[in-house]
Amino acid sequence: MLDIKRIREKTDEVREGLRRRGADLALLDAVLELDRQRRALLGSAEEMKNRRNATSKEIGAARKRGEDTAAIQAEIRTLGDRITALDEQIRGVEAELHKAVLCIPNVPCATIPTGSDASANRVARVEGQSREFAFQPKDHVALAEKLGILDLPRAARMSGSGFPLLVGAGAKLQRALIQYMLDLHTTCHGYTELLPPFVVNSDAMCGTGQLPKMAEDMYHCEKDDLWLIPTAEVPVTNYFREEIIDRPLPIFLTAYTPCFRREAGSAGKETRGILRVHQFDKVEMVKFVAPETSYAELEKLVGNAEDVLQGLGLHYRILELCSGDISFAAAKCYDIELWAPGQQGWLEVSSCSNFEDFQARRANIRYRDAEGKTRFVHTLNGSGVALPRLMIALLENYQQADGSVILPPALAPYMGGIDRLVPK
RNA sequence: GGAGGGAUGGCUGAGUGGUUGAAAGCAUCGGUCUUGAAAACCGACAUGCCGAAAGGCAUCGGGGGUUCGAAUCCCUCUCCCUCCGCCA
Repeated sequence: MLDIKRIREKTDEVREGLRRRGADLALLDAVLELDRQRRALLGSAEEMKNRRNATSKEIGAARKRGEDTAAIQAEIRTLGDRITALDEQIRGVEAELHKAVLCIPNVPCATIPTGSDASANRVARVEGQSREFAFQPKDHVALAEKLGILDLPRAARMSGSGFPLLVGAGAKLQRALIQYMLDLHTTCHGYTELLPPFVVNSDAMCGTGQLPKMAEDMYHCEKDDLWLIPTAEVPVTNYFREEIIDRPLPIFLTAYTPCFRREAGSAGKETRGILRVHQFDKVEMVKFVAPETSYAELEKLVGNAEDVLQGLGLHYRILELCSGDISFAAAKCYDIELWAPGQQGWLEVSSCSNFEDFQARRANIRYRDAEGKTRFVHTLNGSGVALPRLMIALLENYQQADGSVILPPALAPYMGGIDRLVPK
């Protein structure tokens, strides 16, 4: 959520930022108008309330002296009625204003590339090298089938398409990867591990910015008005919702959770295998930091995600997303993509964003600065990393001519002696 | 699911209709004293909104109501605690 004062006082700057994003500028004008209305109404209401409060005090004093106050009470009662009416009007305007402000996306960081879609994203770096194959590499669907580690037909029968079902060594590998990543972040990167609820209420969803705009992309339990989380970002960031954080910043939290996404409208090649699914596992990193440090922390966050991939010996690249491609709440965002030889393409496995105070304002997460003044924290998060595509990259990169897959040594401690997946 | 009890400022905790935005204590900050520290003493110390400012308005878990006036009375919701039931 943008600061209404910033919208009011630095309107041009905000307008320009939203224009770079391709956002709806009419909404901004509506907000400005509602803000004007609100302040005008508030002025007269407060004046009336001031009179009522003063008169009430006088009534109290007069009563103590034993005087009759019936006449003045009747008069002030009509004032009360006018206040009630005006308050109702103000509430209406404020509700509309709040609703509109919640729909305005974050202003992008000035330094990111300008562009309307993914084609304007900038390749910041490419790390590692693609492997040379002496044979035609298979894609993950073919590999997984031979290995017997993925059973999509049975999953579809019980849940519909887009719900993966891992079997045997596949399930074990997934569990090993989760543990490898969590251990890396908690022991080497300074994160504290959470295992949060996988279902949250609407306030939490609003706090991180999924609501109100993304309602259609998420699973909703209507009877309880609860939502299945689309990412651990939601419960982990909301850990401090409505709090003034009383421990030193920065705070780093990490969590493994499944993620649930309806992703209406996706189809075709993108949905083959486990490339794009309604349920997937992910390890997420979340940071709560002082505003001055958030951009330096973003760089470190990307480094933390890269360590996961380097530890597995994978080839990846880093994209700096352009103004039109960053998510609703983000001011700046890096995507990390893994090379997948079977797909002959790059797969997004991580998205690392700085939200500045956008989420902190929505979720009301504050801290006390050196002067003891309460300020909004800056929040960041990054995938560290998402599992299905990591699994795809591992299978496709480390496949052998005979269809077996050699596992990277980093996973040895977690695989109970299995260092290679072998066709059945 | 049933019965009861709670929710007050960073924390503990008083307060059942009229200068109570809120006693007291703790914590924190500043000062006095001290070679220094502690102790003691003195003082400061909630947040949001409107306003150029003076100042004003709002807030005692959330929402609604009664009243000239609500932390205090009524309704409702949420959460927490205790007991009973059920249960992996």
